[in-house]
Amino acid sequence: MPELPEVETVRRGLNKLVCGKQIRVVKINYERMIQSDLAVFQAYLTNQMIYEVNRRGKYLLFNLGEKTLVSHLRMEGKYLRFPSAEVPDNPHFHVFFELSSNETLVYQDVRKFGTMALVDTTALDDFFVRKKMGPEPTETAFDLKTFKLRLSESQKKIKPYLLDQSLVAGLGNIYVDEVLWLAKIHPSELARNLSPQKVAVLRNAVIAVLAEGVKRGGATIRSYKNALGLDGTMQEYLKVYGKTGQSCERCGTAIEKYKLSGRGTHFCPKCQKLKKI
DNA sequence: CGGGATGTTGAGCA
DNA sequence: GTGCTCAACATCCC
Repeated sequence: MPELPEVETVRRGLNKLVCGKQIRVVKINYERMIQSDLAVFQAYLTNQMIYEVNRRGKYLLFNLGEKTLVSHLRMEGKYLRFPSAEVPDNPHFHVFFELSSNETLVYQDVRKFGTMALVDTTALDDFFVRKKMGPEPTETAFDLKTFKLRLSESQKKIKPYLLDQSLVAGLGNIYVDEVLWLAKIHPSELARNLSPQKVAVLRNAVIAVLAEGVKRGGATIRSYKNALGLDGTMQEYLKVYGKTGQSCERCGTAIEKYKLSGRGTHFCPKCQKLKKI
């Protein structure tokens, strides 16, 4: 569930659930997912108040005051809520937060790719600078001039470049295919080949598609129910992702799928033509 | 059953 | 620096 709209939906769910509550006890079953010092993590979180849950890109940020718990869901991370300290056994439950309300927040991750780290709240900006995290996909933060310049200077293909988070934060494999379809750009198009007009269209598509995803509560694909924030309907509005062989909504041509930089890539061969050089 | 794919990211290599 | 491949891991689908 982890592109920006899904993470934002989870953030909203978490915010309602844990805001103003205290963590009584933290139990960690899979220590490797804690990237910062484990003993500090354990000690600091014990009896710690959660003030609010924020988000940057695909990262969840639990504001604990002086420190912030930074959580990334990667491919399949999920937060679940249980009404008491009694939590069923499950081999994929890795971190347990017992809250002052007696509820338990559980982090579940089948593939164990997710990460958590404790970061000084004042060092958060620096943390994301070091990760080369681009701006949030909003009208104000996502600057067109900078976007144009970066694209014009790159040899990269547009889809892998958009996925690396440095141009703009939050796109993943589903939404990037949707954005490129909306903007009528071939995923393998070289970034520098895009005209200034196309770049402007692309920026608008990024902002619009991710905003629509948030509005629909994210997409639920290959996910279980009952996870926080996972009642999204965006999957019903997808135009190309997972639509191989189905008709393009704009022109009726069959949607095709190929592999680009190791990622399944869906596009309309008629609407999204590669520029001939 | 074996191989490939799955919503991410970053290490390592040419 | 840049651009690509692959590994971390478990499950599902053909």
